[in-house]
Amino acid sequence: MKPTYYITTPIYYVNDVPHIGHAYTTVACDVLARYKKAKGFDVFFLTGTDEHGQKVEKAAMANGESPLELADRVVQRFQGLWETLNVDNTDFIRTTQERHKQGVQELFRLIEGKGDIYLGHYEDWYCTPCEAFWTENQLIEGNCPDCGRPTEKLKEESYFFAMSKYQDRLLAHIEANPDFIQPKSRRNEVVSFIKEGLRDLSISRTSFSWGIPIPGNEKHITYVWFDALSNYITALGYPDSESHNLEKYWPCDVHVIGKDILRFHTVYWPTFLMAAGLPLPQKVFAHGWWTVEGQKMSKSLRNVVEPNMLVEKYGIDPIRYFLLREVPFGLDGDFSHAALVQRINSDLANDLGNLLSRSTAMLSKYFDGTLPEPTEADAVDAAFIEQFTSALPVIDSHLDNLAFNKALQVIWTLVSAGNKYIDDTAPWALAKDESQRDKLGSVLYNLLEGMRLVALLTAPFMPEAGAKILGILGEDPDNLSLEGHDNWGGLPAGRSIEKAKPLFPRIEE
RNA sequence: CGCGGGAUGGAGCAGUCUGGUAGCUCGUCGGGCUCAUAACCCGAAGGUCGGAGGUUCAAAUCCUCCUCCCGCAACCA
Repeated sequence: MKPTYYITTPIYYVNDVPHIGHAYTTVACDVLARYKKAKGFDVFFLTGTDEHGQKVEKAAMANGESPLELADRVVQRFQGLWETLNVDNTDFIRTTQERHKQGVQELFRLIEGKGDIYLGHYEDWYCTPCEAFWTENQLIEGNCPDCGRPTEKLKEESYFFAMSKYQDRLLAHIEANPDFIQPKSRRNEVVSFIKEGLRDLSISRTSFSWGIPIPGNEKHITYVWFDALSNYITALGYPDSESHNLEKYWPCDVHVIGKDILRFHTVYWPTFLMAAGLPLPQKVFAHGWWTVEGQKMSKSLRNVVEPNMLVEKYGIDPIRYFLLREVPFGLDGDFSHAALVQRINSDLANDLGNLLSRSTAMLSKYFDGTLPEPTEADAVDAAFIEQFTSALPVIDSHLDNLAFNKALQVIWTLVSAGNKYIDDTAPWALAKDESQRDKLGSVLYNLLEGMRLVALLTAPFMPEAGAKILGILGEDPDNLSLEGHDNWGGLPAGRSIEKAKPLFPRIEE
């Protein structure tokens, strides 16, 4: 049986339209999902939308529509964007779906049954826009420490989750599993937060109605984070499923999140799971945020980057490539037009695209496009080939660590190696000497074989380009599997390969 | 004592945890090549690693103090 790999994005709040940040998270997950598929894993890649809560209720009311109508409308924008960006998710969960509601209610009942949920009275300061509660000493001059807006003291009946009880177990878990929270700086943040002391968590609201009712006491609505976080298991059919997806895929291999929702994923969610007697996720990885042309992305500055426009202007693959190449995953980065054009021209057009052009052009010119049989490798050939074989495990380990930019850097050392190999072997000189015919053939074979591997390795990042290169090389563009295909020498000699047209045109301005 | 991030050749960054020739991309300059999307390859110039002190045979890296910059409205990955 294939090993499984379960990866998730957060579910996106429908009280917002998709922007570059959503695209970033989702594309990153897609790359990893595609890579793991290529490596032979049975991958479950989940994304979806968070559709409940007071903010959605209010926004819908303001628009004169029902909350569900609003959600139905916005969810299409997310799904449409994922399709545009070639995101190949396994499932798409909406928290308004029946499967989710039932799962959430069951999770509630289970934890309640174990005695870790109790009915009490809530008395604290609440920030409505943030949907967050704060203690007296957390407030800054009476305002929300997160957003600075006024808070109101709420006294209401509420269900509580006995989170405090799990404080030590959670710390012990984090201690025992150094990779649980990534990157390390985030892990430190969480540890110090937990050490300040965990309080029991209010997990129901009576102040609005757009949400999942608490079983047996329907005037209470499930707290949005209890609702939302559960998606990671309800999508697998929790509490039970005919597909047995839960036992098959849970615990998930990685929750990929933005740094803003770190606490929910590394404190709330794990303690919910502990209470429910379910295993914790293997890893939670919080990536950084994008600024735009050096400035924080904001609606008021009107600099929110709209992914659809980018795709229209630059193409899908260049955008996917840029997002993951430009900045180390986990750190903040800047999205600028100049940097994007630079990446496209330098990495994609000059290095990769041009390498394909010159390689295939020489094959046409010197061998009428028929791939020759390689002869015995000399030192230069062997060194060239060796770079590929030694790069594969390095790339694999970088991707396991979600170090997308490092993986791409290593792949690009192979592209550079190709360009240098041409220079070192000077095929145009070999072509003038009939006695070097075999040697010339080997060089071209090695180049194109190298291109095949580069295509397979870049395919998770740039599915269209990967498939296109494979097609040019006469391979099956739909078979992007690395399993059994990542050994040197996969291209059969004698095959006819045409001169390639420019893969990534340079952007001239 | 609010919290966090940062200060490394012209620009953007890595290296700092696990002290020991300061590295990458871009840019600049020079050279090579002509297969290629004026792309590719090689070389060079350019940094006393924010400042001061300390530990050490040795510090960008560890310790102390200081200076400066950025974020900590909202939307939100």
